[in-house]
Amino acid sequence: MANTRASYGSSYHHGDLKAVLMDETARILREEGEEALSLRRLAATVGVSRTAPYHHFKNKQSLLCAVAEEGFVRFNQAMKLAMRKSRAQDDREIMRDYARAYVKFAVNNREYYDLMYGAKTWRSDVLAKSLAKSARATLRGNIERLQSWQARGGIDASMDVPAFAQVAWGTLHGISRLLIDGIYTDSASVRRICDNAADMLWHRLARDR
Amino acid sequence: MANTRASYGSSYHHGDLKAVLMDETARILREEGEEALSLRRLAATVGVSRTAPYHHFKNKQSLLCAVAEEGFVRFNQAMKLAMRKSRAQDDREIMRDYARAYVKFAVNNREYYDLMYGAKTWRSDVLAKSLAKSARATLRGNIERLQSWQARGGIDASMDVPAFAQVAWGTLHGISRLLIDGIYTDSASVRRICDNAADMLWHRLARDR
DNA sequence: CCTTAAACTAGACGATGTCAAGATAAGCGT
DNA sequence: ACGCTTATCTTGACATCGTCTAGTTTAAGG
Repeated sequence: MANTRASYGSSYHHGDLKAVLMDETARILREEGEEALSLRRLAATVGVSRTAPYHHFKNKQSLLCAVAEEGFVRFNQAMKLAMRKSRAQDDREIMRDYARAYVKFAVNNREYYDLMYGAKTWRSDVLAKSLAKSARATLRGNIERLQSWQARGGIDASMDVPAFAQVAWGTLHGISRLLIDGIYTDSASVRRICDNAADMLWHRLARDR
Repeated sequence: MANTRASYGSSYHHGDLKAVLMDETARILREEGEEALSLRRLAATVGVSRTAPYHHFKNKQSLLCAVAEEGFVRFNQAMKLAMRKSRAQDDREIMRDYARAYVKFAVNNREYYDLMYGAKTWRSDVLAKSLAKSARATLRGNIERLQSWQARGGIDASMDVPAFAQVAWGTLHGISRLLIDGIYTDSASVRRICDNAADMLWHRLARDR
């Protein structure tokens, strides 16, 4: 609410509309869900006419893609921070911390996560290029980290690292989705699920050592 | 197209409208995507007035929930058939066949899978009851099968079977979603990914034997 | 055959995404 | 200081959508 037009004075030019629209979009998505998001209502909430957003985003999908990209930035920050703060002593604990951080981000930032990996986002070719770059850079980074680890002898040489990375991503993504969408019956034990997944992934890597 | 009103004669009463609406909904979702589905267009395609569907479904969400439930029926059929046809000799191959069948169904029936595990489906309390029953019966069945296997000594007694089942589900669900939504860079090697996932799950079970 | 209820239709309303045309004002070169 | 350019914002308009209300048609049962 701090970022409505009023707080910028009632000038004709808003001054910061693009950023405000993106924040307000995320807020509505989190607090009221996807169905409740309409450009008209968004514009009204922000204190601007219904077509004003079109001067900053080609259309609704464009706005959502921009928010998704913001999500990738936040995700990378959150993961970097979590791994820096991690007190893990060995690879197994690192894996656990990684899994916990991933799922925690997804659950606590579902409004971004939904957009980051939503079908609509990836099918629209509006921002697909820049967005796919962000997303795939993350995966590629993980693969490379694993491969260098493999080169140093930490992982068996016969391991199909790219396939493993895809499976690992799938596992964390799937758990996150089932949690976010409220499909798990018992979502109280998020930590137990995460640790189980992390241990499984770690055992997969360590199996041949 | 075979099931339009014309093929039933131009009688005032359609005769089979409910089923036709559900099939046509699935067809539109598959061939044109979620955004392209509107009740009005659906009704027109089927050769009926725009408000006719409301005599069979409370609203749009209700129709989608019904289609989702049909999806669960098809999923269970497909999995049962796949496991009956499986020529797997040991547990590891059984796991592989299961993983392949799961992901194959999801990818080949994305219009159903999207609805079965879509956020909108699970948040609307329209059919949530009957639907949650279908979905959770599947998971519970898996857990019970694993637990009886554990009781027979096939799985280490210290294994947290419910947590494992949730992780396994998450893994297959996540891989399916990343494939369906076109997020994996390289989706050519679906089989390689599935087998990797299945082996990982199997090792997790077999680890302590 | 007549009644009742199920199945269907037409009309209307408010909400939505977005286009076209015009208004405002901020910033810049002169 | 002044006018021009251009980014930014507004109003009006249109087609489309979900769904409510009120009426119409027909199948079925006593």
